[in-house]
Amino acid sequence: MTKTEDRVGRVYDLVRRMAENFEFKPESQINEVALAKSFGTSRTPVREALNRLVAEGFLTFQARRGFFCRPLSPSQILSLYEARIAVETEALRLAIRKSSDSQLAALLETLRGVLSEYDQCKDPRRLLELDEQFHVDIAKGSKNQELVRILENLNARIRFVRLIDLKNAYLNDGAETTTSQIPSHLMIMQNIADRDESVAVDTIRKHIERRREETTEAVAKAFAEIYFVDDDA
Amino acid sequence: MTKTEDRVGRVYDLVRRMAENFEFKPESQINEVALAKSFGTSRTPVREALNRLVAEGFLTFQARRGFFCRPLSPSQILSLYEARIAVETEALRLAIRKSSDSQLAALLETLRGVLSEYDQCKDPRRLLELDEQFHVDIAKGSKNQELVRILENLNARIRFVRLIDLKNAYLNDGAETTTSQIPSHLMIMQNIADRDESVAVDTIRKHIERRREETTEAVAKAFAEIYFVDDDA
DNA sequence: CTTACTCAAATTGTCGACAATTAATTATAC
DNA sequence: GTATAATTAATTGTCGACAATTTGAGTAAG
Repeated sequence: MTKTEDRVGRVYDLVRRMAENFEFKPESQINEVALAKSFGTSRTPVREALNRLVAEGFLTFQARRGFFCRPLSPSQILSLYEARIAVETEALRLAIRKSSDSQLAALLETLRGVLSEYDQCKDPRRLLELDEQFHVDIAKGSKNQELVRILENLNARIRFVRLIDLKNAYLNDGAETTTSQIPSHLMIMQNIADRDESVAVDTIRKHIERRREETTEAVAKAFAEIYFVDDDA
Repeated sequence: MTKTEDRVGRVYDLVRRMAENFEFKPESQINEVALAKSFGTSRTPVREALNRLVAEGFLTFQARRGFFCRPLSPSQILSLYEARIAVETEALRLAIRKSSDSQLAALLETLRGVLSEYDQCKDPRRLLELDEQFHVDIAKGSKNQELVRILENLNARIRFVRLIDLKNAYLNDGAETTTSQIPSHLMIMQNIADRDESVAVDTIRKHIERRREETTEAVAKAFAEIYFVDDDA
């Protein structure tokens, strides 16, 4: 029974996915016993995973009250986008500054590979994955594990809203809006190839800001999505 | 006995302080039972606190092996400084952009207050606290809780090395090196008053970079400090 | 002297139990 | 009918126990 196998890791992955997708409604309390039962474990590994997720900003915690889902608000999402700009602009700057020519060429090759699939992809979920990968690959070019780590955390916390936004854009404009960002990806790559730090930073900043502007609307749609299926607000 | 009082919070604070100060030697394993015993609790709240600290980057974890102190290396510290630059430059930019004149005036007043104590402070520990506060206050001007949160995490993880560095500078140069950064603080404030984003960002970047350059040496001294007292490497 | 093996000790991972607290429900007064 | 109080139920916080695994010591072989 007690197989000293990594239950926490498993539970963590599951709860994290649930938190990412707002399967816990914003601000709602998380019931430890129900969760544990649904996983077929005791509360111990559940609580350990929950504690990790609090530290990562997916959940909040109040002593003697328990764990709660993070709030979902336009200002919160805006903050995450702003933080993304902070991390990605500096990471890009460092990537250009620190990389050798051959390293930069390798990075561009990787990015080309990502874009080639991105180009002909129809699935919003996969599209989002590829976009994230594009940005994370650039960040990895900074050779700064800390920036990468922060970026991946931010991505995970924005993911739900971005996906809603993407699905919506896809439905409305027949994949037109989504492809309209490819030029901006190509522009970033050109700036990298040119080793032009300040222009590259400016390009990626505007690129992220453009996404950020759709935020408020997307949050509203996200709320609808969350409270639609099994309702009773 | 089980008073449902916040043991995790208490334990978390204690372990965090220990991790900050590298009272666990870098890379060394953390013994849960010993820790629990020293706190007079069971392992449960200890493990919960440990899990939080892993997510915050103070510790690492390997399944079935346990919790370990984070490594201490120049490159790791460099990464944290680079991340600080990313966060603080963008936060400063946002603070200038988003604040009203009166908000900016209030911020500058706060900063003046911090500097006035900083000026005549002799204690390295307090000096560091005040410097951190100066930077965090600016970051708070961004009205972005996420950036503030990230910065505070980064600060805590750099703190030990910075303190060693500060103490050393103080001893060697009779508080001369430390005061030499005041002009740079004043310069940042002037840039804020002028609402000059790009210059302000450039000033704070250089300010942080100057500190970063002392990193490698400071890490070496930090190692000496860690392995000196109860030695046996 | 080094390497491989065996066995004992230490450590981790998980569980079920129970006290303490908070939340919900019912009852009671106004 | 609403508000307040008492009682019950649900939930959290912590503990001690025990199986599974890893670590380390001691021993034997090469």
